[in-house]
Amino acid sequence: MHDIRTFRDHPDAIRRALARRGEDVDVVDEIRTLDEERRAILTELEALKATRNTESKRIGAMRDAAERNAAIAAMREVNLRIDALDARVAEVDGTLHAKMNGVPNSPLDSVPDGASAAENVVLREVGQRRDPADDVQPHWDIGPALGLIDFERGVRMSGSRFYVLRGAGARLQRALVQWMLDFHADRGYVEIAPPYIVREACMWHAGQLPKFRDNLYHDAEEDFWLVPTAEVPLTNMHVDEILPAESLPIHYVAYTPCFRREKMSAGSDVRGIKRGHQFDKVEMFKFTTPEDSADALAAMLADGEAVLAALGLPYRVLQLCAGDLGFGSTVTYDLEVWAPGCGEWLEVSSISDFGSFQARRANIRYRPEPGAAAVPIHTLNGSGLGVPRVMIAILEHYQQPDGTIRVPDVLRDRVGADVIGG
RNA sequence: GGAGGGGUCGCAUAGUUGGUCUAGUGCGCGCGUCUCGAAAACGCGUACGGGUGUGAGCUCGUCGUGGGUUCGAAUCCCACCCCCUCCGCCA
Repeated sequence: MHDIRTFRDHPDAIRRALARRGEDVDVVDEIRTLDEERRAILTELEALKATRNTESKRIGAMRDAAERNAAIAAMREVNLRIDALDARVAEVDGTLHAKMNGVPNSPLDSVPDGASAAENVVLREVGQRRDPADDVQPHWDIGPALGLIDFERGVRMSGSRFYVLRGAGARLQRALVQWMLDFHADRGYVEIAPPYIVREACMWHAGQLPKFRDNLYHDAEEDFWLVPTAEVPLTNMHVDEILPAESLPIHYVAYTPCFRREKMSAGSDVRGIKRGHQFDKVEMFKFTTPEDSADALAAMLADGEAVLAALGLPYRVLQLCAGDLGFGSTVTYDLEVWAPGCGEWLEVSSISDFGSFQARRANIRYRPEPGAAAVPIHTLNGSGLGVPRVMIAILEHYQQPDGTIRVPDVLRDRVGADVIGG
């Protein structure tokens, strides 16, 4: 959520940001009008309440019954007006907040223009992709063939977009999760094991609601929502807190399964394990001062790349254009790994600086100096990495002519083998 | 799931027959006096958000959350959340 003062003082900046994202700019004027209306009502309303407060005190001290009754009657009249204005301001407030909740974050000036993913910019490609002439089986063939992935039984249990990992397949996933957690812990992130189910309010704080309601699973009877990413519980770690300046930056890393309904991706990526309703992910997260967030983002990008480099997988770095930026992001880099069997780049990480957007929703602030006013902090998040797509890359990139899979060096101890399927 | 107790301004507490509570006190913290310096003592100050004003300031809201009763609610009523104790069940 933006600061309302930005709409008051710099409406053109928001209009320009919305235009760069390809969104309707009329909402800016709607919000400004609502804001002015709200303040106008408040001025009258609060004057009436001030009167009521002082009069009520006076009434309490009155001894003369007639005088007292007259004053009470007068206050009843005032209260009618107060009730009407209260209702009005609540209505305006509600509309105002709903509109503001729908306004995405503003791209940084450094973010390239562009309307869609087609205009994202490839910053660099790292590592050697396999020779296209190699006869690499896609993971949806080699996985079942080696007894690593069981699609049929997954679907029988839970429907489409579910699968069972088996034997070395299950172990590879567990190895990746544990190795990634340790990898980031060694680079200064504090490991967190959060709840996988959170309250609805957490979804609002993290910016999942209201926009992505259709993508979230939740309990029909109780206030339980399944996390679509560890970003949600991590964002909520410090809700309603004022952090001392010396506690920043805070770096967290967490593993969670991620639950997504994928209503918006119906029909796409249905083959294999590219896009399940449940998948494992290790997430990096940072709370920083506004001054530090740019450097923190660069460092987080380096951390994400380091995972792929350590695994020896060829990847590329994309900078998202303004039109493809996520709802809460000011700047985003995607990491894509090359899957030679699928024959495509797979997104395994999206690394973003959310600025103060989430912090304002979640009321997370810090005090620059003792005694100074508390200001919103910055939040950054990035996958480190999404596990199934990394597994796809391993099964395909490290596939050998005899159909076995070479295990990346860094995973051999945890997998307990140098080769899978041998 | 059942029974009972409880959530107050960083921490600890007072306040629950509705009205000087504009929430008291202690601790902690900050500033000051004193001192060569410090401790102690003493004095002053110490929540967050909103509206308004150039400004000092004025003002509204917040005593777990949301409603309600009332001229007036920390205090009464309802719902919900959370914590503690005991019982039951259970990985």
